[in-house]
Amino acid sequence: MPVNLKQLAELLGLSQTTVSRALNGYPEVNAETRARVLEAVRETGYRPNRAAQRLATGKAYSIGLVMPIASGIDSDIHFGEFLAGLAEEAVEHDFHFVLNPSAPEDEEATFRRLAASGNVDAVFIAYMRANDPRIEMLKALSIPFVVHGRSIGGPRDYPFLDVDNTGAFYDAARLLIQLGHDRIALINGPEHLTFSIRRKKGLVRALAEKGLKLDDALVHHSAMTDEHGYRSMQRFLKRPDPPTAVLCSSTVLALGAVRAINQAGLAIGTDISLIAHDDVLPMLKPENFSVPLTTTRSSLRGAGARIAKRLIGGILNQGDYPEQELWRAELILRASTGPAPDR
Amino acid sequence: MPVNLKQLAELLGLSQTTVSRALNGYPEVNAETRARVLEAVRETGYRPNRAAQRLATGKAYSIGLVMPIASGIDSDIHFGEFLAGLAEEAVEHDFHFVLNPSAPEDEEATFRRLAASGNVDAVFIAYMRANDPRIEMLKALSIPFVVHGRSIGGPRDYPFLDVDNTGAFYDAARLLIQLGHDRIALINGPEHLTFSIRRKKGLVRALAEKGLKLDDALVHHSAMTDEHGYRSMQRFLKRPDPPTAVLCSSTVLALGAVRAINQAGLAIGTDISLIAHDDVLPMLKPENFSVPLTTTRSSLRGAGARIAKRLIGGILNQGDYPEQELWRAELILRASTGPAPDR
DNA sequence: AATTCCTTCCAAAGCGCTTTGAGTACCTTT
DNA sequence: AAAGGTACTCAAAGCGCTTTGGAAGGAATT
Repeated sequence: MPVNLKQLAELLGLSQTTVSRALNGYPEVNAETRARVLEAVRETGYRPNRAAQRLATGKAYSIGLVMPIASGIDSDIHFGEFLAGLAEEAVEHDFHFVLNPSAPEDEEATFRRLAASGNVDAVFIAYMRANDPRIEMLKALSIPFVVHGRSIGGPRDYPFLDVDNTGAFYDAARLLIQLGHDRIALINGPEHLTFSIRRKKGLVRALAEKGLKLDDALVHHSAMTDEHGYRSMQRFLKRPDPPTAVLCSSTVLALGAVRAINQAGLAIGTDISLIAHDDVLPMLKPENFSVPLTTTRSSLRGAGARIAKRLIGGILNQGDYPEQELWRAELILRASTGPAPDR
Repeated sequence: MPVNLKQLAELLGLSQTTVSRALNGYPEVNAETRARVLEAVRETGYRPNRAAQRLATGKAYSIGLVMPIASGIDSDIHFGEFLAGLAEEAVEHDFHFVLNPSAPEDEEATFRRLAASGNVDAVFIAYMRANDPRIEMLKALSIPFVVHGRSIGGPRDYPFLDVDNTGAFYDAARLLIQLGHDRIALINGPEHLTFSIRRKKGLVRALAEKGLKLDDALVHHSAMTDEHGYRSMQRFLKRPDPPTAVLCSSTVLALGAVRAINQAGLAIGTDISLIAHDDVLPMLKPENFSVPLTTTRSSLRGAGARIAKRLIGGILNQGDYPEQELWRAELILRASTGPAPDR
């Protein structure tokens, strides 16, 4: 039987007010009193009743999640991993989720309902597209939110956490170019998603710096499955002028690509170089590939946890977080990259 | 500005009690009065405040989800699909989720914390193993739950929803046997999960009925990815006595298997027959395969929605649901099955 | 000594719902 | 006509927290 505030206050010989204030960090409480309160909390295992807090404060202590159910996105491995990060952090702070599966065409209605219901204090969105309308929607509904990724075009002043995808693939491409590669292929994610757009841009930029141009035939867009990686790579290798290096937008894609390369009898790291973006999926570690993969690394789960932190911090008005974060991916050298082969 | 109960009662010239009772289906309310109340609700758009209900009733109106984060399970496509079903139903009833990512070794502690927190009224679990200890744990904690799947061994009286996996694969195998196949391979899910165990059992039983024995070399267990399907099939086809038919535990596995078959220059439905279990993943429809797949079908999303319904019904004491449900999978004939080839 | 101002604490009023314990009016039964 | 049901409705007491509007006591200022 858990103790409540009243009992705790009685135990301490204080009023509920004082105890509540001590716990919530109000200044008008003697430091010593506060220490006593905290001590009592530890002893009794007191935990404030969330339902009562919700009622008293009007806060929901919940965050809304609009799960996209569109092909190429839904039920995606990467989504699950991100979700785990979000949840890890949320559980820590005793926050709930409201999961809203929604087809793209219902998104606006879903947001509207969510905002009106008062069931959530903030919302999280991802899988940004160019000129993504959701940012404006959420602003109009004036419900706090954080996006994972960034739009391209549209408003610029909104809270996001993104990986510097352009930079990551620029760095990766630059490395390949330095190694003498000039025909670099790209196995990318879905074409309409901004992270794909930016990764391609990074590659283009690195090539341009050396006066090279990206051959559009060497770029494939698809959902990030092993199967698509395999097919893309196969098609690249069948060309009369196959690439000597390839960038993959995910280790999942790389898995397929590697298979196609092996099957073609080519050696990774010598005949052909490969760099993949590593989301740090526990199931698929680049160091465990038969030839360990050079990667640009940025933890998806970490991003999930961070976004939860920001969302929760915002709701509780505690902690001070930047409104926009651009995480730099690390470029980690392993054995899958090497000098371009002679022609 | 949403109306609350007090305002609604005033509007109607009734007391809050009466309105509340009218809404919650208590018998001691005049039918006409109740109709008036419902009409007013419709007009004003009144929605009871969940926080207040939580406080007053002591219910959390939330369900706990312990997300397994073990390899071969976590971030799995099938999990996302199931989750979408759960969420669809939950959102309808304004229920929240508490997502708890947890490694298997922490599961007990996670359950305990969840039960003690009072943050959830019920819990959902899945990915049942043989003699799964979680059933006993949840019973001991006396927190309501529904499991997706069934254990093997251990207590038998617990609430579950499962697909008749034995029956499904028995039916599938029987069809193949009737078509003259006697060497049937199985590309199965992870070995320790009960659905895999039961599917194998279904195959064994069908074979046994005709005096046939399952060749253990023709059974592979793995995480249900396209890649694993491909490799398994490849290995089967390399054998001196390859199977003439194969059962796949998921259309995802089938995707890889089909690829291996095509690559070997074999024709599906004539040289080799294939039946897959279809979880009705929106991304992967068996009718869209180059040769449409014969399948045993049972919607994962549907199961998710059903379990949410039962969980919620149990919490609200409304609706009457069986405590144990065994869904029969449909066997749907398409072009991937045909008579066994002559030797 | 009287006044003002902090600091520290408190009593009590909500937040919006459910539920208990009556109360009223109208029928039946004796 | 009194007693007992029945059908309907209500006032008020919580649920456990936050927060408002003081109040008590001591220190600092006049």
